Amino acid sequence: MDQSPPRSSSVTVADVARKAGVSKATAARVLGGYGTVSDHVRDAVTAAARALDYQPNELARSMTTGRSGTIGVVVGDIENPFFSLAMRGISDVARQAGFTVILINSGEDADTERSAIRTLLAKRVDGLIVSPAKESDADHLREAARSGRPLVLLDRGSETLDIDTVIADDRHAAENITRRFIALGHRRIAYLTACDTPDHRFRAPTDINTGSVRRRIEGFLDVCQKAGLERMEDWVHVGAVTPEHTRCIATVILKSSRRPTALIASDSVIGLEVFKVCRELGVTIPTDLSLVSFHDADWTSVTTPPVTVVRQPVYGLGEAAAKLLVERLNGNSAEATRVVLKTEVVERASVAAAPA
Amino acid sequence: MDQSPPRSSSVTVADVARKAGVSKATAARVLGGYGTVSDHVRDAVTAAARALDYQPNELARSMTTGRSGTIGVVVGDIENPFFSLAMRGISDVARQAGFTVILINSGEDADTERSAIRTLLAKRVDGLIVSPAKESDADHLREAARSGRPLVLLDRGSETLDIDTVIADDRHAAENITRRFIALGHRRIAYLTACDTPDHRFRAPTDINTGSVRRRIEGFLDVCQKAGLERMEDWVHVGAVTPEHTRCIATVILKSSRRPTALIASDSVIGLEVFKVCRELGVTIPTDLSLVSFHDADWTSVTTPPVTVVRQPVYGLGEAAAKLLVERLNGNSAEATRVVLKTEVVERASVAAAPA
DNA sequence: TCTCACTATGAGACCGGTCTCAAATAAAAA
DNA sequence: TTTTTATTTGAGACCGGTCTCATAGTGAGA
Repeated sequence: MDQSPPRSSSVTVADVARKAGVSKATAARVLGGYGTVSDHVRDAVTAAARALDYQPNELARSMTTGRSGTIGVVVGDIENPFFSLAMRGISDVARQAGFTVILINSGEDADTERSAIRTLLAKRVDGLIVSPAKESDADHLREAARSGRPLVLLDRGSETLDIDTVIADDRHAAENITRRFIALGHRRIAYLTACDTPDHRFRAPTDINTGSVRRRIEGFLDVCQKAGLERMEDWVHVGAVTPEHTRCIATVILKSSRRPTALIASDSVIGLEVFKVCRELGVTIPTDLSLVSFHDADWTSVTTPPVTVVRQPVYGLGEAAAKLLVERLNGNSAEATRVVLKTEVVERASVAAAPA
Repeated sequence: MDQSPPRSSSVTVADVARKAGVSKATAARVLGGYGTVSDHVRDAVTAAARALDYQPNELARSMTTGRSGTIGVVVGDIENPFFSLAMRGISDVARQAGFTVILINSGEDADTERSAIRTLLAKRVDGLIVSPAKESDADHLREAARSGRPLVLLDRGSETLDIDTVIADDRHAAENITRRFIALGHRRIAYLTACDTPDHRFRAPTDINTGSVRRRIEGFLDVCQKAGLERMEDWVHVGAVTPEHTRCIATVILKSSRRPTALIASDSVIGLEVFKVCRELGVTIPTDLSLVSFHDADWTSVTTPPVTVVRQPVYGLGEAAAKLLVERLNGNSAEATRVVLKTEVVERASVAAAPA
């Protein structure tokens, strides 16, 4: 069967049809797996296709069917373990359902995100999963939703948007932690997040454009207020956008005369940096500072002491978002859904009673 | 300018042309940014496009131009920090060069990888970056290379394949570590990797299908032999494919009567698990066991003691692969290149002299 | 004033599939 | 045997762009 080496590329249905001695339409029916064909013809076409090493052109196929078999995903930063794990969830479900994934990193920048969505729409993705950098300007999200292609928001989403959303119950988790801190006698509790404000200062939750973080801070402030703690807004620090920034901010906080006795890190990248700074500054955990970090990252369980964390179902978040999207793609057109997954506080040894 | 709400989708060049009162060809010239058009007509078309909210169909464009503006990436597991960081490098370069990235997870499975490549080829990606799970059957890689679309191998690559490859100098790093261990008096040195063999036992480097790991083991064995250590093959352990497997294997190794005094973990996921097992078993690092891990992961710097690691330029690996690919895409058709990036041993506190 | 080179536009083929519709053939019913 | 119905097949339009080629228009040079 030593065929002539099949030429590099572009064997088309027409070529196969010619070789098999049938019409283009018939060959297409066999190759595309639709319509009815006699067994006899099917075999002939299949054989011809194999002989010519026919490779279907998915692009042309999408062109006519209108479905590309792709879903677009826009995340803040794939390097962040949070997103890479969520991505794993998305990609597993997508593959299962026969979709491939186009990934774009927004770098948490709204403009990049906007153009990313435009690009994906132009490439005619069947649906989108986006983890919006800022919720304040959500026009491009509305536009995407209006384009008719399903959109699911991941981890972040605004209540005002009528779009499918998958989030964790961040507010509840933050309340939970704050309550524990207060019960342990802490009064000076800091919250440190990457989200930034124009003047790098925090005044009210509405300053925060990232839903998940806003909800956490709301929960934090809420519990504080109910416990009679005043002006806790001053203990919320924003702008820990890079490890260097975090290091800088953490150093200032921990060197200050009114040093916090407890600190909540809004993600594991921040938590890690805070942990390092504590070590450098000789701040002992948990004696001098009680530390809790969001996201159950690798490192949190092997430090001395191991760090108490809020375990978010990150893989599940991605999984749920992708499942929701696939459902929509299969024609489910019910009202916009809001999936909220449970978080869990993993108690380790970085939390103790406030120093006297 | 309260336009009638632009209909959901599919405004085509023809529609714009009609509205602007020009031919389809002319409208296409303006919209596609090619050919020559008078300023007057350009304005008219642009205005019409805006009014109708024209969105180009990248699919149709790719159809005729033959370029899709996409590159396909196949990695073992995006959840692994190694790959997510490399992915960041790839995706940054790709975006810069105007390409989008389709990501597929192979789960380190050769069959999945094969079908992933087929899918990507069918979707007419312009080029491919693959981190092959197994090098033994590389037919699909050859096929991909033959398809005419450029292919770059990432982190792993076989010497026998005439394909662009970007790797780190793993062999050198392994030699380096091994030499240090031996100089410190270690004789029982274990090597633990995720790569597996059919019977889960290691005999010779040729058993190992993953180039990067094979090169490391070769370096390890080579230095051992030169130092007069015999039968060090027995100290190479394979099959640490999941954290659970790793845990299990590490426990057996560390509980054995001839316990190693030094251990090299082939990646950070394995290193982390070994670290945990040591803690559980009361094996003190570095007194009882000297530990070195490949990949400078987050956690390695915050443990007690911090772990000595081989820092690979992971981001750079992805970056270099993408750059190489983009060059090919721009027509550079020189011989297959082999880029080797330097590694660096980051000395921390998990290595000490062998116990007496 | 007439030719020449050059620019701007239009008509229509083309990419590689899918899909509609009608014709041809085969099988079943009258 | 004739009519009816079901099953295969082929011809060709279509998706939404790009691109070739021919035609019309325009200013420069002779």
